[in-house]
Amino acid sequence: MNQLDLIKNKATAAQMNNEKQPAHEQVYQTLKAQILFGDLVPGQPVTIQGLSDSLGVGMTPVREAIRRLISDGALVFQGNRRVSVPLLSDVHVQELIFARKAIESELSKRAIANLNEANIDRLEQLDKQLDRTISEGDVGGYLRLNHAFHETLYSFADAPILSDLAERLWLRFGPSLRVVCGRFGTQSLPDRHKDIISALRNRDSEKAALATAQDVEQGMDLISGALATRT
Amino acid sequence: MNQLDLIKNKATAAQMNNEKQPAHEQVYQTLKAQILFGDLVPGQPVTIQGLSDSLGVGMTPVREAIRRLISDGALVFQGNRRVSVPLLSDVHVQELIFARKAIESELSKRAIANLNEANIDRLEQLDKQLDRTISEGDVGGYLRLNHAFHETLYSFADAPILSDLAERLWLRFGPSLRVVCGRFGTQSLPDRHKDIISALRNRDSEKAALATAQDVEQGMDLISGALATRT
DNA sequence: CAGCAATTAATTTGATCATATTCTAGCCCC
DNA sequence: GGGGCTAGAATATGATCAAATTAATTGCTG
Repeated sequence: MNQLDLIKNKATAAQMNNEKQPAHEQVYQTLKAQILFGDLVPGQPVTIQGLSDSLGVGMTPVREAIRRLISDGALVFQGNRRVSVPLLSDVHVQELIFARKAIESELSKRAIANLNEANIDRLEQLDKQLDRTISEGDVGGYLRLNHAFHETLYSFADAPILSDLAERLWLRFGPSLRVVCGRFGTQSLPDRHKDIISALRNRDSEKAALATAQDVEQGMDLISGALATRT
Repeated sequence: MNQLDLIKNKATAAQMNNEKQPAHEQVYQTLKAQILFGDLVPGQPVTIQGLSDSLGVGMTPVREAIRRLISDGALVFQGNRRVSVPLLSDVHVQELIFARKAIESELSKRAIANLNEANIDRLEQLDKQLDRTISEGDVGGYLRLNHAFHETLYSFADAPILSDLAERLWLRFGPSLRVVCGRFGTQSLPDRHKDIISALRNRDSEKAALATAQDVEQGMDLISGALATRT
């Protein structure tokens, strides 16, 4: 199990549930985290042998994980058998904005029915930690905690299909968001987490949905703006 | 290429673009069609060797296609390494209703900008063929043409991410829809295609979105109702 | 220098085998 | 009849190799 120990060491925010997970699952989780949090860069080619070397596992589990991530939209097939991390165009960002607002607002709404005060405290705690990463200029920490905030919130929605769709969308913009954060710094990262939390405490699902939509829009506008200044 | 000839013969509505597609891609397309149009049954276990035998290809491309379809939500991992065709619960159907209405309405709206009269004629033609399958009691034909109608419409939206999400959702309910159609017959299959077409001809995007949402709701309510009577 | 062809290198794909894991059937006991 | 155990069958997983495909490099010619 030397190779799996290597995976564990390289995992960033990957959930290593236990040692019994097959290698392909562990590779998938590792790669997913790398994409979500921008360790893989937009446009970067991804090869089976390259990942096999860097992750210290064989080619078979890497192949299988890559297949899954292509279906997730997290990696794109180039048409010449090559695979890379997706670039985002502004058209794609507009699509992401629409889809995220529709889906994530609904998830916030649905989560309210299942949230108790301790759960909301947990979200508030995550947001405090997030604020710390912002003041410390910790981009990687910001990305992980921002994702954790949303993922935790939506996990209470009891809506696996919608959560699955949301995760797919996050995988599409993760690498680009990392680039944007690195370029503009953590001070430029607005969010509406406190509004979301306040709406949750008040059991106001409409306000929660609205704050979520605004949170989505602010984050994606950052990427959209960065794309515009890049051309 | 004997094995690939076998795939071709077994393909139902699979798009066999050319002979140059790798086997894993062809298996994926074949399985996708089988799931969409209900040749695979809710709850049915799916094994690598079983598909390898029935499709006449080796295990490697089958494994890779299965991985992709699990990520698509079209097949589900049981947690004991086994894979099966998803069953739908009513909670899932409600999620699907929400997501499909949000996404597919938007796709219809966006399609209007790119549709000319010939395109709309084509949709109308598909709908006429669809009406024929209904009067002939041709369940398989109905499912394929219903999907083709929507897929064609949404392809004009120039919204690859939203279309991808929609396809994912269709893959989740395809097998259950087939069961419902078989149980209640084609006469019970309401749709709003004519309203959609009329709205398209009038360039009325709000009406197109509304008719799409109603179309979605009617179709999914059929599944929901069937689930209720099954328990 | 540019363009083309040939060669080499890099990468993907599929086969196939061994090993690990899960399921099933049969047996025994209470 | 129910529960537990074991052996064998079924299935998934990962390794590893050869063949196919694509990319990159090199050499030659005008």
